[in-house]
Amino acid sequence: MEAQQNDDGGSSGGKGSTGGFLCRQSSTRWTPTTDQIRILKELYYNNGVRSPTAEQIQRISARLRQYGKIEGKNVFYWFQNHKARERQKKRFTTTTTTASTTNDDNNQTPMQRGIMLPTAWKPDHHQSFNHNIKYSPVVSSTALNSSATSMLGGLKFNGQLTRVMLRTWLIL
Amino acid sequence: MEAQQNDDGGSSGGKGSTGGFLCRQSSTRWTPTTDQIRILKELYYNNGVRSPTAEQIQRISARLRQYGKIEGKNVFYWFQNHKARERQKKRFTTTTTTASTTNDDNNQTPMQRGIMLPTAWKPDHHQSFNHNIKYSPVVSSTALNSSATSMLGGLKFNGQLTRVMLRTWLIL
DNA sequence: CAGATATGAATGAAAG
DNA sequence: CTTTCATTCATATCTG
Repeated sequence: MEAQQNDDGGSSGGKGSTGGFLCRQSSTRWTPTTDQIRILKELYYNNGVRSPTAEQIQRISARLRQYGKIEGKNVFYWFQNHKARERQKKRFTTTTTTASTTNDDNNQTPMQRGIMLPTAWKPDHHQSFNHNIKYSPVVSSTALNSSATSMLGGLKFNGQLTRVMLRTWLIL
Repeated sequence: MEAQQNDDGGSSGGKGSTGGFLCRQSSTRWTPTTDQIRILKELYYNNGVRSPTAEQIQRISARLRQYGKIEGKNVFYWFQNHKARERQKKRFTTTTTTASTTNDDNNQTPMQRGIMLPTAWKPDHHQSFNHNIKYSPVVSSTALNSSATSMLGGLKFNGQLTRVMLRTWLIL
């Protein structure tokens, strides 16, 4: 989307109210205040928040707003990035340790995306879909009432593309 | 921000080591060109396309291919993501007082509605508990016995042109 | 001030 | 449809 965000544009200002130093960065992107970061990390590490729901995001951003300008999406991105980067770092350090005893995290996906060893690349989510799907499972209903079928990468479908269809399509 | 990399014009074989400059896109993932994005948004906002059918995807990707390498799945994912993010953004931006099943606003342009069969249009989804909703075939008479064969390239069919087909043609 | 690093923002891909 | 993950881009911040 080109609809760039940016709160403000002009008001700016409310940085470091309590934190101390002020920085007036009146443009592009959200720069969290120290208090905001403190609370975010507290939520992350002490409360185990990783991927807050929309409702949580609203609550969190509302709470953080007293420390500076902030939007819901800033909170959303913060957790996304923080989680992703924590995992990213862990990816490079955990190589050998198979079952890493979860440190503080409560629900970390055990699987790790391998970037490290080119020899043993674990495809994302355990053997995705190599077997199982034989020939287009979608055609079963076609007999009844054949609507327009179309070809998509060699497969025939009718109507809406579902994930099964897409999956099948990707295999072939 | 659509200031993304530019078209490769048919790299096909991999990274464009041909002409040489720019295009550091050795990644495997599709990077839409600005023209492709422009058209996709046009379809999305001006034509109300949200969840294109396999047919539509086929035609859209074919059309976009002249601006750069693209596959059907890219179009599929693009609409899925664009729609999801539009909704998501609204979700943690607005208050949750809804309680009513706030459907995603499928804003169809009046033009589109006029061409479509009024009774045939199925709203895109349902919300939380929608299990596998199947989409009732909009084009009951499209190819009743034709057994497919809509070679989109030349657009040949056995039956007559339906309104949906016409609409597709007009849009694309 | 330049280069390196940290991190906000965006989005393609895919799982759930 | 919803949510998550990986990657990448852009920029603020830090460091020499």
